[in-house]
Amino acid sequence: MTASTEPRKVRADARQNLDALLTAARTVFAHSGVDAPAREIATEAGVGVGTLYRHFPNRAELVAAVFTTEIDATAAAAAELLESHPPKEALDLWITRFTRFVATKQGLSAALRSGDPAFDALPALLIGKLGPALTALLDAAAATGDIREDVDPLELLQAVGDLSHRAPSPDGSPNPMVRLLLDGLRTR
Amino acid sequence: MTASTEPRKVRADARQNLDALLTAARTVFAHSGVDAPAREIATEAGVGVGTLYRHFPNRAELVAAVFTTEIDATAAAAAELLESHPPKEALDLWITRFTRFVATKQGLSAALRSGDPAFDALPALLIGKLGPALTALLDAAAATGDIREDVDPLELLQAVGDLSHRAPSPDGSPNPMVRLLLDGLRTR
DNA sequence: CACTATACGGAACATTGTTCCGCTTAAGCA
DNA sequence: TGCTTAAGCGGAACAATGTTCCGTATAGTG
Repeated sequence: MTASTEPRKVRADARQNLDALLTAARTVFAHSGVDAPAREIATEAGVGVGTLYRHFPNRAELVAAVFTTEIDATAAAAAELLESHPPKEALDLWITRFTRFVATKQGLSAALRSGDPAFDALPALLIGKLGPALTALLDAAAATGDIREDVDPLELLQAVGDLSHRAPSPDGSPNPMVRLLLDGLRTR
Repeated sequence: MTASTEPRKVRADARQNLDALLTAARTVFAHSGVDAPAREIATEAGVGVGTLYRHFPNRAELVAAVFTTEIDATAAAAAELLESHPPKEALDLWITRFTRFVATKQGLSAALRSGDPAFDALPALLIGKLGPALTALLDAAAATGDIREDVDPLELLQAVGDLSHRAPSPDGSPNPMVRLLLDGLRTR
């Protein structure tokens, strides 16, 4: 019953172009930020813009596709950190990691905050994948009484993203304002 | 010696148009946010775009001009609050006020964070006018030992701006994340 | 009242996201 | 292997927007 809607395979060149686009996007984003013109990405991939838009409904979806892997990895790290560290420490470490992720991606933070509907896919992606991860961390840290319990994970996630536009210190610690926020989380 | 470079007065129609532009901009910004197209503002003012651009080198300068008055008022409020309240309380109240200001201006926060060089004039304006005000508040609160001393006023200002995109609660208190940040400021 | 620098309006240009469509070509079939 | 056909392609074209340019109009001055 599963083959009723599969008259043909995906064309090989289509799949190749899709890969080329993802690779090109990764390169261009790293070099020029996520605001890079669609044409630039298409050119780098050696295809026309039309091809880009057949594979992705809009630029935001392309951005989302490029970062999905890393976002998944970040989400997965939450569970690992929880196993190897005390809750509050795991939370701090994970936030630091998240901070680094956002700061590393040129313009990602700006895109997140821009409010531009063109980037709607990004918040949805982050919320969907990282929301549960952060919720687990917050719950664990709240259970030990280290932090307050009235914190909305999504708001915190958004806030940390908002504060992460400045590059983190070379030593890998989050920027001072994120640290302040984490301090505010503690029970007094 | 002061008149050597004043061969003529400013033309009356020029001054009128400038006022019309500022008024129109205020209206349009309130209605459509600071991202409103330049043409829309020019039309509302009943002038051509050329006129807009002779009075302001770019849209950011226009935005800056429109908000200058309110920014000045916000800066002035710092001194007043310091006189009528204990330092830490004054700080909290002023931050709340600043938060409300940013959140009220549709798109101001987005513009601040966008990183778009087109908006460079805005951070400069905020830093120039509000930086000293916040420094005074922080110094006073640090002197009484209520808050830590290692906080960079400019970073904090930027951070609060970053977090103020969500509308404040109806009761006028700042959003939860700003409150968390203010809590992190306290000495333990 | 004439003259001229100032100011004006809006067409024109550049950049970017996105859509459209005629042409190409890979996949399935005989 | 050669045909047929729909999936896929490239890039011209369109729309929105910031900004510049320039021929025309006019306020201020003597």
